[in-house]
Amino acid sequence: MLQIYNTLKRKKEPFKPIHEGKVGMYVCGMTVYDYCHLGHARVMVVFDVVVRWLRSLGYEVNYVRNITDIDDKIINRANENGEEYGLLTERFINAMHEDAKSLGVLPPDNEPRATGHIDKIIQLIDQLVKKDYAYVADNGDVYYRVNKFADYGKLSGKNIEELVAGARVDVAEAKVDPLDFVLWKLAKPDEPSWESPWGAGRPGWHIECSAMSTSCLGAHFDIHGGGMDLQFPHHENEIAQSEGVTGKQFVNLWMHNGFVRVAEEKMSKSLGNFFTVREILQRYQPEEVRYFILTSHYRSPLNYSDENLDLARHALMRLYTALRDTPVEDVAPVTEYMTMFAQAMNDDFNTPVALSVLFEVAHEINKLRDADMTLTVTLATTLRTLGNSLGILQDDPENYLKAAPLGSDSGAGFGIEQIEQMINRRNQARSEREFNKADQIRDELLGAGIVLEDGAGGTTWRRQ
RNA sequence: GGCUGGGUGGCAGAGUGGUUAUGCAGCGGCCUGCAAAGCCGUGUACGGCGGUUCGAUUCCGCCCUCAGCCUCCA
Repeated sequence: MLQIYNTLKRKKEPFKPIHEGKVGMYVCGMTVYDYCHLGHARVMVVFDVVVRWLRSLGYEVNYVRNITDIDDKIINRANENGEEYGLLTERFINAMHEDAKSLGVLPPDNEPRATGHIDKIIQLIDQLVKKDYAYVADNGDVYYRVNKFADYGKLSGKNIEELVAGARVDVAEAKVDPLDFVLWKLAKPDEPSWESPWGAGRPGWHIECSAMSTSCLGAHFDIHGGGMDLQFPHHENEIAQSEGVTGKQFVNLWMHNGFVRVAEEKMSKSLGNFFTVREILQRYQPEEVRYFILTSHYRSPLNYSDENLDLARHALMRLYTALRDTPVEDVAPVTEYMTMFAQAMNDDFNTPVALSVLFEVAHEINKLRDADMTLTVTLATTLRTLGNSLGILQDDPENYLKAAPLGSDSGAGFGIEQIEQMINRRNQARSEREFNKADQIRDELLGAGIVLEDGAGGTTWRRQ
């Protein structure tokens, strides 16, 4: 039985979809004004694993991950670049798709863009205004009236009184109450805008997600996910908007993934301590990054450091080493390990424990590989099958073990043919018992990041 | 200040009211010309102080401490 932690209730609960066998899931995706950093990668990978697991449990999942393609940051960045904002967002949407693909993230079923849902946004705001959940301020912007929504704060564990007490007073704004947030912003000259009953303008960020999620999945759906930092105010505001309009529950289950940290601090644009996916992929293989993300539970912090990426690399190397020289055959995986893995995944997607099952399987392969080929093949199939649920271990082992990261100069000067020639020369020396000469060749390769392994079936090599 | 969520062995990172997480690193051994990989063996880990209990790292209270949110942020 799948148990998922629900932020709304602050506890794990058995997962039960609204419609038997079908799951609607919405995840807040990126605001596309820059390249994805590791924090964005984590969201994509975490929910990719969630979708993969739900599907393997037999659910028909409608996975929606949106793109915010209009907001202040985008407009500012476009102005800085002297670039048309649509061209800017198009560039970064393409970049995001590239990053997602390299990390093995399957495309969502639906990827709505805010600019494609302006009608729905206007319709929602209109309903909110009619129900007095929203008002037109003196400056012409439309705001949500937070104190009208009694349940405000239920997701983040805050309450209106406390928020009011701690609110920063911004006299420049036209809102009636400091907690109120903008739904529709009138356009300044030269800004992109859409016609609306309140004048030409553009939507606020929060209403975009209410509109996109409900137009893709309906007014009431199963799972809504995103980063922890979106819990308040973004998701709180989505609830206020959507439930304000419908008067009934918006989302059953809220899932929030933890942050990526750098030196005990949140990785973020504003702190400037972020690493983009493409930077990291210069030094590590995509699968290593994905594995690294899965080594901690999705709600825990993920500490970024080269040391931790190296740990991921070595762990993955162990798994691929076990898969070396194991034929891919159509046999049934070992039930015992499948069950252990399923238990871990069913316990709120406990990927660290799930990964530990893969190591048990790898260990068994290493023990049995010469003794029992049939069982070895079954175990290898088990390992590949489990890896597939997590989106890892689908590469050819030799391919993975020999591959160098994009920006790596490891092995520079040594092409594959040259490496093989050197191995031959070394083995010639070994057969003549000229071990100093043989070791010299091995050291030379090691200096270039190539490790030699003398096995029963001859000498093989891999990247360090 | 308010609200969340943490503090686990050298590092990373799960979990549990009493019995091995797992990976990396270390140590001893096997294998090897030597290595590498692998195998076998190997670690008085659970922030502090009280409480509940036959027994707590695990439950409760307090304290210390870290991170996050309360302004845009995945």
